[in-house]
Amino acid sequence: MRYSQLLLPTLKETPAEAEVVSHKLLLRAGFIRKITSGVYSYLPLGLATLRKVEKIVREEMNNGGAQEVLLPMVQPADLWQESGRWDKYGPELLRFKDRHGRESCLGPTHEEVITTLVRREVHSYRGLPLNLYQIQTKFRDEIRPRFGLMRGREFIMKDGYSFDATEEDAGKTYETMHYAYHRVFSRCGLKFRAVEADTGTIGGNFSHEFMVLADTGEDTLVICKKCTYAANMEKATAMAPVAPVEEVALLPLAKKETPGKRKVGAVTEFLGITAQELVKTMVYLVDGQPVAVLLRGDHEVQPVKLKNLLGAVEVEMADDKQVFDATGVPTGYLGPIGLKIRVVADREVALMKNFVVGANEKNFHSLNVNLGRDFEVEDVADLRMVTEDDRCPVCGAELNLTRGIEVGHIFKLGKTYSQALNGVFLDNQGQEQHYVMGCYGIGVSRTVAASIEQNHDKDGIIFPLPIAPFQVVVLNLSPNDEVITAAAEKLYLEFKQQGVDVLIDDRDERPGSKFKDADLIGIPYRLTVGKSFAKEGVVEIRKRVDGETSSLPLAEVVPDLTARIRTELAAVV
RNA sequence: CGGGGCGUAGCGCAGCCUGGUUAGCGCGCCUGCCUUGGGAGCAGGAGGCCGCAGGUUCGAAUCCUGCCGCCCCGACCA
Repeated sequence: MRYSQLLLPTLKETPAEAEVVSHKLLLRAGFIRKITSGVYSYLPLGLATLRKVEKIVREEMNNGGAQEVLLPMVQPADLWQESGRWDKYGPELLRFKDRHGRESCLGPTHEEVITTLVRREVHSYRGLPLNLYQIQTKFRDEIRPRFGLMRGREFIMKDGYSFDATEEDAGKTYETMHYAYHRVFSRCGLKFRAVEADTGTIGGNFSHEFMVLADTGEDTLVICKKCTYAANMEKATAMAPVAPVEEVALLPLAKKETPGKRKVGAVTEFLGITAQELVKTMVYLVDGQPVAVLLRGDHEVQPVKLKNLLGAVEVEMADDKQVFDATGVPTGYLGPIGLKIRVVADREVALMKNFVVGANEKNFHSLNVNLGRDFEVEDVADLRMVTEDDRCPVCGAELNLTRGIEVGHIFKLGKTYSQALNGVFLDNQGQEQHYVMGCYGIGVSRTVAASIEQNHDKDGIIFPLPIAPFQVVVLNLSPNDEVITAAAEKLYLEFKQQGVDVLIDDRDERPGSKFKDADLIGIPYRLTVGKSFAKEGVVEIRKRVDGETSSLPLAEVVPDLTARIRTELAAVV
């Protein structure tokens, strides 16, 4: 491609709307432009990069035995009503009526459509296993789109769905996809980690997320320093607490005035105790109903765990007014004794003795409180966030908390959808069975953004070779000089003949602009044809990633660099 | 939706508090000259519904009200 003919509007200054580095650089480098909140146009370089990622995804999915299809984006409501998700999915599902008044939605995911397709076409175990995928624009009406391509409302996703006859086969498919995902993200040049994850609205019972490690990530990961345990904070558990060996005598319940002491820190300081000796009572609205969660003073609620425990659709923290309306107690003095709403406790609380809680009366706390003697709870479960002080639930070693960007998520769905949508086949005994399903997503456009989050410097993007929009950029520093131009054009044509993705900067610009733009758009190899060619007949080769620079005579450049590129691409994984 | 912030030329911003000629600056864009290894220089030029609507006023980018859009923090998630 010729730069002079390319729509590549680079910017010197960062548009004010961009906050994170990938968004800033995607805008500055002329890859994307926003059309409205969370919806972007891809310019030629943005699309080229997207296509590179897609190609890798296709190759690895196909290698893993999956077949590509393309499913409709507009989906009828009745399919979603049949699966039960029309009501469950919430406002993220963009719904509308067509001219006949039929309710429809834009597909945020495709379990309903794919299951309907397969149940109509596959009626025998002989047709299984079946693994289908597509790469397509998804629409999710996100509450708050942000960070450019990182969380758009419209985005490019690879979604795949597998159908197996047995749990065992489904497990094998899951492992195959797990491996394929490893290959995809490795080939994309990303530093990533697969972690155990919550299954969210997709449902199912087992899943892994593929997380690109980056400080700007929206997720917190809990990773064992020693063993292979790694989980999303939403799912992560700490080593289970153990009851102390020696019996602790239960002290008599007491009430103490704690004027104005509402926060954990204030109460513990006032009473001269530690946060580990206090139990705080947090009120959440669980599908609109208030539920009190008991938690050790130094711990935090993990809302996803609460949601899963109670089988809820929506969980949010109650504000002061909602707390008062539900309990008649101002926040800060809430406790479980005599509380009229549902009460659940974190498992750590169940082992505590003689602790402090709010007395359900302004300016008073209860001392020497004990579960079982002074109050009961409806449920005891792991409901809290893991902290850096916790230990690995598998091996007991220390844990690391780090940030990650979710670029892939694979689920064992089991029979959830095949039962809901009556997806059945006859096994080799002639018995009717439901398919055992799995589903597998990759955020293709997000992967591009994640790669930039991980690979950039002050000058711009540093694309890994496999996903760079161009592999080589040839800078013609003197378009008005016939000798230099002839040499640059020769390189350009020869690279094209070799199948190398090459961009030639043939603009009538000063050298400085060309260097800056080449750095900004992140092309892995930069060739400069200029003064040193006129003088010594050599072309400068510079690697974007480390600035390593060498010079070669014109005739050697294409064979040498083509070989290097091929070796590098083959070396991945 | 709750909390915070912002809307002035393609991009980055000033002007607004304290209303008053023709709304300004840098970059970018166009023309010419000059320059050609890290976003040069000189000269000339084009480009604005000051987010939209209403109000106050002799007069509104500026004050008031409503609306719209965008960004950030939270719930959601590839």
